[in-house]
Amino acid sequence: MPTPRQQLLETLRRVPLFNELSERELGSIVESVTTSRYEANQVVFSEGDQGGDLLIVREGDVKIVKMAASGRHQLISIERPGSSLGEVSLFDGGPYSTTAITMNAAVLLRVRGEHFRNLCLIHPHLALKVIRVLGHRLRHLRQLVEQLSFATVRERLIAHLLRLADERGIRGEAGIEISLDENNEELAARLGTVRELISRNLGRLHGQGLIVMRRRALTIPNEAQLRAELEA
Amino acid sequence: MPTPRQQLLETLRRVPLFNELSERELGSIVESVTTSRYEANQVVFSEGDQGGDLLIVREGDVKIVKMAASGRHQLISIERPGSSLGEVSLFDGGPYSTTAITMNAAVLLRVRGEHFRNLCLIHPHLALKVIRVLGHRLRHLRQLVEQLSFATVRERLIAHLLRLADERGIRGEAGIEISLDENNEELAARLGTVRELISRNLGRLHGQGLIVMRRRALTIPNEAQLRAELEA
DNA sequence: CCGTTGCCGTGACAAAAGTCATCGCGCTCC
DNA sequence: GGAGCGCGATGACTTTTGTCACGGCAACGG
Repeated sequence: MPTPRQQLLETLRRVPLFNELSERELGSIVESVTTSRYEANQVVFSEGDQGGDLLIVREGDVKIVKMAASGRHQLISIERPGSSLGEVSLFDGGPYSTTAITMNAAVLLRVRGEHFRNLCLIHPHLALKVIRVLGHRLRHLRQLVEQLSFATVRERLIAHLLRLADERGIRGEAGIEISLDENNEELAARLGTVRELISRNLGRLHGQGLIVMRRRALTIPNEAQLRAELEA
Repeated sequence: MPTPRQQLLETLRRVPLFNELSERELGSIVESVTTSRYEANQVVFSEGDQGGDLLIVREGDVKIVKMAASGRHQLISIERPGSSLGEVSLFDGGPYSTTAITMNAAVLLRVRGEHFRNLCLIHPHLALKVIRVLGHRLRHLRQLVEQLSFATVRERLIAHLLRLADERGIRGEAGIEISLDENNEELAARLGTVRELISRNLGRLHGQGLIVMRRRALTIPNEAQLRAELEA
């Protein structure tokens, strides 16, 4: 029967950011880490809050969003087990620029900011990993800006479906099948619009025969044809 | 009369990223650096190009943009002397996700990617600086996403004018004066829209008495009143 | 079995964004 | 001093986006 400390070590070993640290260093993190449990839909931190520590998702999923006064949400990213949040505030000391909300029951680890910064100094490879994480976020965000700036909701939706098809679509009889695990509201937050426009645009794509919809899934009969809609 | 090498050293000393490096290390950079001159409106690199080196602006200004097939531009940032470009590709080896264009005659330095990465390993403080630069970009970009997603062109324009007023407005007789150094086209690229909408919205703000326009400058008679437009 | 709740779809508008074409003004350059 | 150019303003639309208000349907829990 593993002790909690051993479980924690095991978790840390699985965090990509940490995979070049020695057992000794992982051990030192364990000493300073605190664990918090959250239910679904709890706010982990809000935009404007003071940050400073590194948070690591141990279990569950956490969405990072911008929220408008109107109540609309813009999804920035979803962090799954093994990934981290709060790196920016950690290094510049500024307030969080987004809000983090659990999507289901979740467990987060908190590493003291100073401890982690010191580790980066001792272990420059760790710093380079952080750089790559931030770089990845930048790429993603620039793509989001491009989409918001240049593409219509319809185009963003098509692009998203094509991406899903590519990432986890299953080639079946009638075309590429994708299971939809987000509802229209969540899709809207992802694509920067409102529920109704998702509904209408999916309906329109369906009407045009570009997609076939089922309850929680959908089929793309002709990927090339759907992709062609992006050029026009 | 300073030698070119001394001038180069002097330039590097002024680059914020480098300000904790020793003379010796700056010297090692000098050895591996190459200099390129550009005229105004030249493309430094294009989205999709393979990157890998660190570029440093020595003279002139470089704008980082996303370009749409339609010809529209979305400004991502403007890099001025002392700042760097290409950090993301430098560390993840991927292609550039944006296009860089000189805004005037410019001189850029190029530091071999491997050399810079090694420096980061030797000198973790340098890596932390890179982290802060990327963090700053992320904050900026998240704000841009927020604006594009939630705010109308009018609101984005007002917010921009208020920011300008805050940063470099001059409190005068008739209110806060700001000199406009961008034309409508550039303003449009910054705010994610087209020239015509900038023109119309400026006209409308003028018509409402919220701003007073002159050729290359404008006055905000009542800042509070203009700011109030953002709540409504 | 039936009320509640969560989602989805939709009609009817209203508002905002974007497109195209045209006009006018002030500059610069022979 | 005109021809040409770059820019800004604007009218006339077309599309797209967003809002509000319903209505329906399936799932869930008394």
